[in-house]
Amino acid sequence: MPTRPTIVWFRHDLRIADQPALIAAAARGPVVPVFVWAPEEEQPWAPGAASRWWLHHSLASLQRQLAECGSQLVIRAGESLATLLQLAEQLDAEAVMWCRRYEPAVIRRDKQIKSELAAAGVHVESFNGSLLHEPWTISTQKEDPYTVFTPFWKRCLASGVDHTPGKGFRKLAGPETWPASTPLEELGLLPTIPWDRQFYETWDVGAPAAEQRLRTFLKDRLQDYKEQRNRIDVEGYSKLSPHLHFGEISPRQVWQATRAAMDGKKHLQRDGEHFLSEVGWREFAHHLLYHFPHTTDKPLRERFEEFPWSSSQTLLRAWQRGQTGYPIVDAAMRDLWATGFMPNRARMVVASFLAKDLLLPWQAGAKWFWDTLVDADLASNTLGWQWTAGCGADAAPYFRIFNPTSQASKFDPHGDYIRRWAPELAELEPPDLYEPWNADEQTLAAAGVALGETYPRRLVDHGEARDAALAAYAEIKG
DNA sequence: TTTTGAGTTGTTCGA
DNA sequence: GTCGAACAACTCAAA
Repeated sequence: MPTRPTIVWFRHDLRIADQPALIAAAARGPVVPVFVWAPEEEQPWAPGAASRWWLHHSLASLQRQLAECGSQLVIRAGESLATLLQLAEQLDAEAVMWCRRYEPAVIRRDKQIKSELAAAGVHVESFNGSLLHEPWTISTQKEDPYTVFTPFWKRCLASGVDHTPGKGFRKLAGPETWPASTPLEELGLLPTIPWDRQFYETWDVGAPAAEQRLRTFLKDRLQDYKEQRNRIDVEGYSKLSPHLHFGEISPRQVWQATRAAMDGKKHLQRDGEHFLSEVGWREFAHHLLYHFPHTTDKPLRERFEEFPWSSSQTLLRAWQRGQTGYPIVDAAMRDLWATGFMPNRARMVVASFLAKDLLLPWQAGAKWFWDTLVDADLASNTLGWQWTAGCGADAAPYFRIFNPTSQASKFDPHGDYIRRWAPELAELEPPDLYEPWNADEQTLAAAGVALGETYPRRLVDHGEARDAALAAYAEIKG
């Protein structure tokens, strides 16, 4: 008599290797991998357009990986609970297993699903598949959640990391008969108008690509990472964020591979530790979102509720479309639109510009990033925006206001990034390229630039905007 | 309980 | 051109 199958509910863990729910399920007998598309259950943070694009290709990759093991992915659209109950009944499944997620709406939903499945007599188990340390395992001596990064990360390092990610599979047993699966295309994750062309040139989606990217990064870019990660014009960063978000690779795999690459290499210690601390920031973001779930919409520091934000839709639209008149800001916003990504340094520059030069609410920036980033992650996005606006945990002091011109000259020193994404300025040389409003008439004319016609005049004067921001912050102080 | 040391990412000003 | 201080106190975490 064959063993009853176990359903593995795939979510943000779209891989075969080091997938603890899959490992546990396979140890019991036949496995039925399932993905359920139910975006309304994650409202108001249902996946944005760029995330959906990624998800489509990640699911396609997971289908291929499973097929290589003689298994398949059962795809369904509809209510998660009803779908799992129906599948469990149809398959006479013994258990349902998944890896945990930490977003407030998802936690609420999963809790309910867990108890309803249990009530229906199905064994349910969930696992940690996407963090080094789950939020409830790290706390201060007073058992409060940490709200400052450095002591948080020290605590994580001191409590140790399980360095042994689980292996993948060559063969996965399945049920005697497979349930019906909705064709991936029918989920409608891909755009109907082709705004995603450059996505295909930019990304290889899926676990095999993620592992390849990690290997290449460790080999070529770990050395000098601490400095190079800040560059906007050259790819000194790992670009693993979307792979990590969708769980195509686990932080434990990243941790182990990085440690192995650093092993015995003195010159890589500093850079390797810095890279791992960036993984630590991802952990910290999840920790904060878990303990302070309201921070997706509300500032952690309450006094910021009074902040006199602007409500100008015109300014917001200009920022979104890369029409602010500040070349580094516009280049980065257009990069985001075209590729679903932006280097971290550029994210800080455009975020600071939104919150402190345009005095637009950080929530508006967070929403735009949510829709346009392929690595949009509720925890990291929330932390990043609150950090920049100065209203979050361990936030930048309010007087720390990025100067878009000096940031451009430091981190895009030849202007290559601006030239790529703002080609109408390509004939200008630094420093005019960074601040065309200061270029003389002749230079502009020779470069074919007509301010207000071929390229927008700047929306604000940074010096004045900075003073206005400081004054606004002074209003809510104390 | 009180004290103490420390805190991702910057800019500007004046010597 | 370079360097240190000021920005503004505040809050956190641990001893």
